[in-house]
Amino acid sequence: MPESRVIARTFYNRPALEVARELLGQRLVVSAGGQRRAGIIVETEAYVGTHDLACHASKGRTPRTEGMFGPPGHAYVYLVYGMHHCFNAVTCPEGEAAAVLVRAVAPDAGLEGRTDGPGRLCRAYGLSRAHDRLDLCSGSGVWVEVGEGVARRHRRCGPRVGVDYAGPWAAKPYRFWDVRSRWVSGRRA
DNA sequence: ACCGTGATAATCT
DNA sequence: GATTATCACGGTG
Repeated sequence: MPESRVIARTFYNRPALEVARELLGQRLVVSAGGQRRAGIIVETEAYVGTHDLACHASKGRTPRTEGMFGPPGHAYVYLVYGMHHCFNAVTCPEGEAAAVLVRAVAPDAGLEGRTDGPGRLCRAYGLSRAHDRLDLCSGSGVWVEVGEGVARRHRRCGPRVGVDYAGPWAAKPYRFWDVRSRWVSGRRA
């Protein structure tokens, strides 16, 4: 058997900015009902802690955000605007609350429909709140595999999307993407 | 540009 | 328990 390529918990046990940069070029996999769906991550956003006014955890520990305060390497999935799910990977040691939103992947296997944008991505993978707080490091059906990564010179950063309410935090360049990819959200087809 | 949609959390009675 | 404001989006015009 080949060695396990599943990314381990130590990878996530770091500041969200580092994890967001390094998740680019890795492979997000969801296995359910005998189906394997996989895509290469091409766009992420970091939500860095309770002091980050764009981070849900800045409102304090609530039932929804509880998972963000838990151990790293778990999923944080929530419903927004009544119809769209967003998938995040929890980062930082337990007790701190930070996460990386996966905004787009390049389809690799088993994915139907568009995967550019956090809501469309979740729809294509079949991700929903049922996956909230799932462990990404223990074979629970959602995980990230080591891919080719994205070299620094192919990486771009800019302000996060949809967080204009967050005052000075709205402008911080906490969104990352692969400039070579045509699957990054917010561009014309 | 406009708005659907329903969970969430805060703020009431 | 009820009401209200808000929202890490996406489809349509």
